[in-house]
Amino acid sequence: MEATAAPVSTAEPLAPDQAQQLLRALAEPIRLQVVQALQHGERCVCDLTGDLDLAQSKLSFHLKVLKEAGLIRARQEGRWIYYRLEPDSLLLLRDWLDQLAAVSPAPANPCS
Amino acid sequence: MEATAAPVSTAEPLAPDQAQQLLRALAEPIRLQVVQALQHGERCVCDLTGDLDLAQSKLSFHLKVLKEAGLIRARQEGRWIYYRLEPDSLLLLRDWLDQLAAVSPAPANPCS
DNA sequence: CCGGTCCATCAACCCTAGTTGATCTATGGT
DNA sequence: ACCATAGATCAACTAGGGTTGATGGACCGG
Repeated sequence: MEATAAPVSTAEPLAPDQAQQLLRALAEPIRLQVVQALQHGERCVCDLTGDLDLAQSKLSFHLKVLKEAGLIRARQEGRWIYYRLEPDSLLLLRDWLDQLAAVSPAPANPCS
Repeated sequence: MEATAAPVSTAEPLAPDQAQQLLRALAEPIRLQVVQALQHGERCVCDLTGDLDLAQSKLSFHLKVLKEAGLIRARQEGRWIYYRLEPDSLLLLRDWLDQLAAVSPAPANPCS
């Protein structure tokens, strides 16, 4: 089976399940650190373990979660694997949040 | 102690801890359902339990988490307590995500 | 007052997400 | 061919968040 990515197609409005998956992926301190570390550009795993001071196994676990959510993407080069951020997924989530904030200020119908 | 809210002041850029807290609050199916249910306006707990078919205790637990994250706000009226969405918190999180998506496409410095 | 309803809170339990250490695969250097 | 390194994967364990059922406090109607 292919674990590579949820198909977060740009411009598509982001299904509820995908939004949930993105939220869950980001709502974890280590994974958020990884995302922030990748803001400055592509990085290989061996560097990330050093940057964030994480056990290789642990980092690998979280990278998988992020990849399956479509937040990051992997590229192999020889012996090393470089991860980079997928900003589109973040922008889709941003738009989704924007819609969630669109509240109709309906008055509370009195709870008899 | 006052459990009422994290002070999500509008216009302030949202501290990392707050962003994390908002993400964690939203990254839970039931809590997301609650937020969506409140999109259409204020609602009292007794109605929400019916709408979402939840045990009162369970709903109360999740309402507390949402309230502490600053996503919802409570208003008491007689015997009932009405909850409403706090769209500002969602908009702050949206802006925060926007910044997170600002990636500098630095080339991967080759991992020697 | 008294009984009933709304809701919060608590303690005990449960379960899943995360951790840890070992193993496995693949790549590349010699 | 052999060994070293990068990284994924696995099984066993841990812990923290969510669930459940019961209790408690606040408010109201009679």
